[in-house]
Amino acid sequence: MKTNDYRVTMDVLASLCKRRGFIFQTSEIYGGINGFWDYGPLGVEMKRNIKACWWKSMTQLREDIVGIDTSIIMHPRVWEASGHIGNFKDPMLDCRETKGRYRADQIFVLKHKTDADALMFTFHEDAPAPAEKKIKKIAKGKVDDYEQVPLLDIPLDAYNQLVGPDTNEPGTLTEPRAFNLMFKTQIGPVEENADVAYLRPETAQGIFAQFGNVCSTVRNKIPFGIAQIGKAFRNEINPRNYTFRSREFEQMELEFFIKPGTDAEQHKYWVTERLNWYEKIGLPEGRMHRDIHEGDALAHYASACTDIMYDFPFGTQELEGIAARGNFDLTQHQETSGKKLEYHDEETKETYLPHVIEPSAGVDRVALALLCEAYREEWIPKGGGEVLTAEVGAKRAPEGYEARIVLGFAPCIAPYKVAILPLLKNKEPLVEKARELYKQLSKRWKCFYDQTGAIGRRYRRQDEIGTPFCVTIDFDTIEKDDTVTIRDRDTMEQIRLPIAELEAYIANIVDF
RNA sequence: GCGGGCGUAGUUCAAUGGUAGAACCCCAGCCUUCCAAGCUGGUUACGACAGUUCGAAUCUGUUCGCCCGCUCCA
Repeated sequence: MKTNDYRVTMDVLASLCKRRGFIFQTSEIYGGINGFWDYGPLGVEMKRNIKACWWKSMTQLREDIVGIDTSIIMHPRVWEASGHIGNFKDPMLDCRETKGRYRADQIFVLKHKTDADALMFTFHEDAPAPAEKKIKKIAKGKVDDYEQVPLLDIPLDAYNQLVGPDTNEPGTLTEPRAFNLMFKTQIGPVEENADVAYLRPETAQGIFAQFGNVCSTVRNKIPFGIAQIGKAFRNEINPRNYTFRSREFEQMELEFFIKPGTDAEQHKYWVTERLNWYEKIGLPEGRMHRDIHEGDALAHYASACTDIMYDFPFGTQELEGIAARGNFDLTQHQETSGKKLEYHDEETKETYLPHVIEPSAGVDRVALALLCEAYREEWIPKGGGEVLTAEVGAKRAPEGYEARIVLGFAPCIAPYKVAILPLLKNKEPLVEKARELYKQLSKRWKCFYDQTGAIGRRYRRQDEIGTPFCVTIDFDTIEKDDTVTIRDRDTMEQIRLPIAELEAYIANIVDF
């Protein structure tokens, strides 16, 4: 597959997505909320197609993977075991002047022993020297008159006396705020007595927590995988780039359990496997990259992690992370829950905690990448000839050309597979035949019926929503031979085909 | 989260402290025998919430969102 030469800008793409019903801002009539998005009638079809292609490639086309669908709210101790609570509950504070951000529990304060109104000097953990210097320079005082206290012991109304670790002026520090990026809620209707619970920040833990049950019900032999698609929630500090970083998003995660020691080869296998999948749904090799994590970028328990990146118009960004996580997660859950999660290998008579390869993809990011890759504008010469790629940002086509917007989706991704068009709407037999064909094809695919306006306009409309085929019913269909024309979205060329052969022809191209 | 810029139909642009206009798009009708034709008619907007005012899209405040730069990114 070749790359699309046209590079869309995000505002143009967002505008098309709104105009045609792919993506809306959530609760737009109330002004929207940053980081939350709704999929419109076309967007939802497209997104379902992405998920269907993934699900089919994982659970249907191979016998070593099964699916699962776990709940969004899980036992709070799951997040203790996974490390999501421990690492991210610490309050942080910012310095308004230097823009620095500090963990509140790592900041200490030199406070005057007797004068409650005196300036107080903060410093970062084991480095009090700068603060001691400031006592001499700014407060003209003696270090011995000051005592060291944790920042968290300082009352909020005294914060205007605090001099930040990297400033010389008081009053620049914000109050500490919890930066737990998990959405918190409670179980049970009475808030005071409620148990705290969290919306899952990833779907993976549902798989690990049910590992034992899945093993004992489906008799899988290692290596085997468990796949899940579902919503996850992260209270991102700064959602940006349209839907790319959202607070509510959907993941497609596979945990592929393997024999310890086979990590490297399995990881390599899955990176290749996943890149092939992206190529198949319309993301060309030329725009895809691997970002191989090494050293500090690698989590301590991981032996390998490769991000699959796509060249978005706003930069090269991650679509999927493929991590070799060892047996970290199963170990954590086994220790935290006290329940054995070991696997018994009949062949070798060994019992062990399997290692895992985790390909974890963001559905919304894949959808956004597909939209970016699919969008193009063309200039079509009116008298025939070579179609040009339009100039980005050009308001109109040059003299003698007509502009066309196309979403060049892979057929398996396109929201509608076929548009059925009677050549004219005021000729009853044409309409009747078209309705009949629409009904027939709709049993198998999402189809579009349109009789409004000139035929050329209707073709362009379908181009703009990425429908791969337009089937037109004309007078030959009803008067001569029961054939129809099929117009190709990309080449705009037409062939004639008997209606009897239509379904097989389309199926061959649009089915994943 | 910080700093700067910006919010009028789907889009591109208007206008006045007192009835928000146009073009394209969209919808309907007529017409039309294959790539955005034509004619007629129509729907749709002042981001949200307050305040000032007889009256606010316009002035003020708050908030939400978008863009750019920083910051953050398990």
